[in-house]
Amino acid sequence: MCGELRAGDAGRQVVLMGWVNRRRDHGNLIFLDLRDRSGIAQVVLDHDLTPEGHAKGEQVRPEYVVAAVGKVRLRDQDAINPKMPTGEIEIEATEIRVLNDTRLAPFSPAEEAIQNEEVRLKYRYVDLRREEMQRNFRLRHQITLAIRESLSQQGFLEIETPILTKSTPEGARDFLVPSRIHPGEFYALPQSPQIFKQILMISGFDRYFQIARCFRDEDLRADRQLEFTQIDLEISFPRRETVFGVVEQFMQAAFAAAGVTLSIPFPRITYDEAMRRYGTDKPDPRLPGLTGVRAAFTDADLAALQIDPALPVVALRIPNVGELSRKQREENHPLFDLKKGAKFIDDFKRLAKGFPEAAVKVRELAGASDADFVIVVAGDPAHPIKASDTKFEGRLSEREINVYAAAGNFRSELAKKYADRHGAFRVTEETVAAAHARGPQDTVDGSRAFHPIWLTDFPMFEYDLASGKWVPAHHPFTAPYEADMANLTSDPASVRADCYDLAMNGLELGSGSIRIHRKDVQQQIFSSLGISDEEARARFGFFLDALEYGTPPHGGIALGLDRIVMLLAGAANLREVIAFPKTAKAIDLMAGAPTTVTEQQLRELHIRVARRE
RNA sequence: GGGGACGUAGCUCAGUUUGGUUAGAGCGCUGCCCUGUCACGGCAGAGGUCGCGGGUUCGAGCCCCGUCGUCCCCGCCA
Repeated sequence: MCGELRAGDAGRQVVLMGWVNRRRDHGNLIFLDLRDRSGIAQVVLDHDLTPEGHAKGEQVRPEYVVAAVGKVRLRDQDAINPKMPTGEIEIEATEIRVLNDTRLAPFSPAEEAIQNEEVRLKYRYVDLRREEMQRNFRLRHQITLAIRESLSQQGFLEIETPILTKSTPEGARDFLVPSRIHPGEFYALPQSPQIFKQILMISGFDRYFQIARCFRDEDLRADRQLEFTQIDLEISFPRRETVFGVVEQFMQAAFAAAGVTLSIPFPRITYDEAMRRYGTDKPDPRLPGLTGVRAAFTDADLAALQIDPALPVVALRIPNVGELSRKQREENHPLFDLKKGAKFIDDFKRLAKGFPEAAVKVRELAGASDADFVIVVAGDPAHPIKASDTKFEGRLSEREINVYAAAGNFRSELAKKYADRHGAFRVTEETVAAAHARGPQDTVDGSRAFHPIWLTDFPMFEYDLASGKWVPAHHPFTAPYEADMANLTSDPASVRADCYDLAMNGLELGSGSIRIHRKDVQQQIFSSLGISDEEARARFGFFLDALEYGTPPHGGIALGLDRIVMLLAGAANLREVIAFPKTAKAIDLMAGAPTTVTEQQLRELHIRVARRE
């Protein structure tokens, strides 16, 4: 292979096959950089040594596929290229064969990624030739392999579940597949293997896992694709600790495969605490959290500032942003989500004029230096949100959560925008770069760059104002805390779920729970959700049946493989670690999917399209 | 469904503020020259539906309306 040749190979007769990365024509001497999966080697075509080879070399263009026959030789001392792994040698070619020519590609894979992602995706096969993409997929392979091996060693069995199946109880829209054999009936693509893995527990496979493709027909985001891959697992007779331990093990192995040392166990935080400190259930501790600054203001201050005194008053701080002009601050305003019933104060000069003591105290409480940018976020009495005011001992109310969420959102948007100034994300970038440079044999410490956090104690229900009902915050097989069971009907908001999320650097990596394994409990949950027996039977009938046949206590989790790879690749979106991804509008620009189909196909499927532009 | 950014040569971008002759640059591409380059170098050249449609105007890359595409976010989604 091109990239593997070293000084020790000098004298070897070789045949190299690959793509022409670059060509440097010096007249009677031509250099071809030949590229394959392993890297790049320099091939020399000397007119004196091989006139025919040289003549062919003149015809060759970048991205031609060629075979070079020749001898590996050491370069002269002054011709050594220290920037290339193969820089000490070159191939003295005696023969060259053009295996294939090429149309001129719209961009060169020898260079950095072009800005135009539309073109990259359309010519994905060219884009994937780039070194960065080759590295991302090698990394993905290594991570997947490490996870499989870790789980296998921990006693898990990989079992496949159906792709053509019945709608599963996750909240997302299903992809439907019409049945030819059964007119008017449809399969659904799995949103996750949730029900099947629980049935596998009932079936006695006490430790199951699957690197499973999942499908959800929802709008896409930088970290969301229509189809994505989960590391899905389930355990019989578990405690929550069992699940945490298993995940920590394979996460450590996965990161090690990427050359990063991850220390375990991972820290934990409750949902309420995460909202208080970060304003989100996917905390990013690389930057300072939120600080409660209610104490900095007198009641009169709050009244004058038109701030709701009953709601949290918090400061968010982005280090080292420096002073922002009024125009710069105004450009940030659209980043603030006004729909959360909160407002913000980002003009500290003005605040200091009207409320000098408060301004000083806020910065002091937030631990801000002069260069740090501080914003106060608080409840806006002029624009209260519609929310349930139900509040339970020690728990956050919905209005409170919304103020924290507004602050947390603003914090993460500003953190993204001013990444160059605060430098907190650079730690991760540098760690990723170092890991890639050193390879998995020699790992780098990821403790400052990667921050895994377990989140626990989520509320079991959310109040849905539209329907006036309590709806499950998770899928309806999530077990409530036993201690909270008594409140199930009287105080649904106070019930906590025995479920957990794993977050890292502001991304949700996965979530899981201990499941309900008893039919009576399941029925209670359904009834508290206002799901009738009939409805439950229609939606999950076969599963409820299965529950009656000796279901062991069980629980598990599913983690997003794509997101893990994305973090370890240092990529900004999932498309960088998925070979053939879809655009934000759910289109495959290379394949051209989706498309219309022939009338014949529709007829066979008993489908008539109602309207088509 | 909503908000925002972007759309000019194959690619990266300037030109849009203040409408005015033939729309520019770098890279890439084509041809010629070059024996130690490695982002090779030199000379010459080709390459444009200014995303698309409509409007205003004597005149539109530039102003207005609509529309399409890509990206980010909200809604939606574990």
